[in-house]
Amino acid sequence: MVSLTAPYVSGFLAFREVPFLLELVQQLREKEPGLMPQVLLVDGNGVLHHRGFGVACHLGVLTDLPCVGVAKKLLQVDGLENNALHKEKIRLLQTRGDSFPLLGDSGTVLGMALRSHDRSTRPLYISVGHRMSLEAAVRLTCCCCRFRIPEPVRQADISSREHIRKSLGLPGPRTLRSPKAQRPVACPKRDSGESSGEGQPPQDHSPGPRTASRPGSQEQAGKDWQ
DNA sequence: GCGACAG
DNA sequence: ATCTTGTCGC
Repeated sequence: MVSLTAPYVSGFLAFREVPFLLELVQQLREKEPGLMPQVLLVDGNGVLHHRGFGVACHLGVLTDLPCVGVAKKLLQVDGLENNALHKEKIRLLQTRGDSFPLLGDSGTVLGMALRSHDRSTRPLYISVGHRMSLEAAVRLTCCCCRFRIPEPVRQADISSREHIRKSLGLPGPRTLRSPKAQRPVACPKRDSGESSGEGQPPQDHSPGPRTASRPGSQEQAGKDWQ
């Protein structure tokens, strides 16, 4: 379990989550090197970013692993906008694998909008993180999609939420809600001493980091994305 | 008040 | 992200 300290600030996601993701990769490197993924699917953006360096780039550089940015919403950067024209392009994505480039005002292709599943209207926003072409990133991501969200990301999401649910009291079987009551407020347990402790302003404890990795296949199987 | 707002 | 409400498909 990790306790996040930095707040979420749009454009600075990496500063919140990368330290923990990096720690996980390093633990893997030392304890289970055989499980080291060949590539990371990162929940967030790569070069599709205000400063061209989102969490997927950040983590990629620090781990030297190939990384793909997989975002669920369009980050409006370099003139990119979720406007009528953009929505129309989305509408033209008809089947799984269909995509269109995200071309910024600067003339740079910052990423691709990808229809990841036949029955999924909303696209994923794929961008290069580290050491992989945009085309390979899109193909790889699509190959991982049983549903809209790539399975590694989705499974990480599911299991982390389950862990949280077991840790801090369960929302439980459907209680009829009064229009007000709601919110045990996240109280992650910390048994280890919080050394620097007390005078701190309200710290943030929102849900956890979510970077999914795809453990490398044992052999040469399934490299459709290359 | 209005639009933005990766997670 | 979280929360609500509503719709659709299994």
